[in-house]
Amino acid sequence: MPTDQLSTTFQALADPTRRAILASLTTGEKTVSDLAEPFDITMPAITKHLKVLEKANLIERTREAQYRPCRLHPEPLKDIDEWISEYRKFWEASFDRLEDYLKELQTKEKNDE
Amino acid sequence: MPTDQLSTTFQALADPTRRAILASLTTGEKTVSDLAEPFDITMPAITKHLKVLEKANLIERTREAQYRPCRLHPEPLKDIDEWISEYRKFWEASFDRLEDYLKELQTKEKNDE
DNA sequence: GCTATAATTTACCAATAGGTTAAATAACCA
DNA sequence: TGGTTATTTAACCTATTGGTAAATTATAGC
Repeated sequence: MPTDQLSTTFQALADPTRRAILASLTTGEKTVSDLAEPFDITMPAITKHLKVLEKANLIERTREAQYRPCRLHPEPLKDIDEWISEYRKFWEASFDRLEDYLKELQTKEKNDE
Repeated sequence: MPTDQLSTTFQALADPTRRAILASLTTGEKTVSDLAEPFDITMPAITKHLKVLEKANLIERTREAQYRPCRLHPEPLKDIDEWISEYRKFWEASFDRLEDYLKELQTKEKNDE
């Protein structure tokens, strides 16, 4: 429940229903009912998920007659991408060590022949 | 509280103390006391944060005398990076072009019906 | 064996998260 | 006007989170 932007974004993404909603919005604007359709939970639960996404600034909402269409607002994902990019070298480094290890194994095998 | 791996990782990252702990581990292995030092919270709170990070597989722990050194295990971040990369095209497009893109997608969908 | 340090476990607390049902609001349609 | 559909709000419940203080375990050094 920390209030900083990055924590709010990570928190919003830490739920499979909310990630599925975002994925659904990648194909265009959707109404709440559209978004709710694939899930086995009630409308109020969907409304709550949408509020979390809206507060995290990951979706935008408008009004059209009795509908409240949602669309993707991907900008906060950029901040996460930047945060995570600081760590990219660490998992790439682990991969390099694995390659070294595999090469070493192959060399040993050849010596054993 | 969902149990899928991606949710667990996002959840673990949704706290500034835990992200600071990970950042601290980028400069090498640290003891629990080392990690606790910058924060104004008690040791048990740090222990809990470390458990969250360990369950999310973001750190590894060993034993050395009375110390329990921690080190970074960055692999789960790779999964997040892959998840987020699906959204990169959405924030890379300018706001106007994003709208165009979504409209175009919807048009295509209609044509496919 | 005694004492100090490192870290965890236990028991507790308040706030939040994610869900529910039932009621309320908003806009369309006839 | 009244009825139907879309969505939200209110009230509630349970489990989890992030924190605490106090007690416990593990190890080192004398």
